[in-house]
Amino acid sequence: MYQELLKSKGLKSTPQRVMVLTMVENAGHIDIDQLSEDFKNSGMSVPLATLYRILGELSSVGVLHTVTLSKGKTRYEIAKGDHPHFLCEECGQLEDLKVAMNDIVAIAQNACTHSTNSVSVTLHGICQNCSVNPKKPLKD
Amino acid sequence: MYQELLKSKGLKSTPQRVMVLTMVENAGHIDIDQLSEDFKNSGMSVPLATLYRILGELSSVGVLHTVTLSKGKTRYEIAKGDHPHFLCEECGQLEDLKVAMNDIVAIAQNACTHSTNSVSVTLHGICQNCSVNPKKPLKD
DNA sequence: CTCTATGCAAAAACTTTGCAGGGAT
DNA sequence: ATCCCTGCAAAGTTTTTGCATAGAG
Repeated sequence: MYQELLKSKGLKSTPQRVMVLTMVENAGHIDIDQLSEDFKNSGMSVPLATLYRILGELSSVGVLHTVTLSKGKTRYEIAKGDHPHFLCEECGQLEDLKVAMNDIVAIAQNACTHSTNSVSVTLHGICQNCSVNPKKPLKD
Repeated sequence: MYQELLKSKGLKSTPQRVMVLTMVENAGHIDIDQLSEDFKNSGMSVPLATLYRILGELSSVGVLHTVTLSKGKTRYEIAKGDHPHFLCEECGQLEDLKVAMNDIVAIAQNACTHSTNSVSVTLHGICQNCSVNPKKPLKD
């Protein structure tokens, strides 16, 4: 229940926040424009400023995780521990890779003298769909 | 020699481009504001629009590599093949980790059904300096 | 009832684009 | 002389902030 989750993080439960969490959960990965559009489609129009604030808060308490793509595009996902992503450079699709990060982290941390608390790994390439029917826009 | 490099990529050698390459090389990692400031300090003022264009060109021909941090901050480095980075969440320092990516790539690609052409790995944490004397701004 | 979150509007930060003049080959 | 590059200005994106009101506990 998102209501509990929010409370446990010291945040009040509001319709907007619950909706954001629901939408991010359903989408897997989503950016703010898509969120805004989803809100419109559900009849509930929420200004971008509010979405930015909600996403910022949820990220800072660790409920959401941000994936920053090139050109400052940010996508959000429910934080579920580190995992690698695949990013299609053609269509912008972002896909979770089902791999434990342990080995990756071990290798990388072995070379790192600082204390780390998270690791991001992204593979960049062309997804199968785009290699079959090439599109135009790199929404990345 | 940067002049040769630029020519080999089909780009003309200009003072601005050579300067950008020199500065990126010297800095290791640098963002556009720092570049702009470096230009000012060297007496040669180059508008941001031009820097954006130069950085975009050099990136698209593969001479530079971009590291995109959260909040749309982008840093540039001389492209030298993939390698992991450490990012200090407190001071924003970005550090190259001296590790072959082979093993990391192998593990991640093993779980990826798409064709990939690059991999980015970033460890996030607090650098030694910041854990000793904590600062205020997370410039990330 | 108190205090936080939302909505609105404005601004700040970041990046791109068009066009005219200048420089490299 | 030709064509690419730069500089300038303007516009486009993305994100943040201040303040008054509405809503949650």
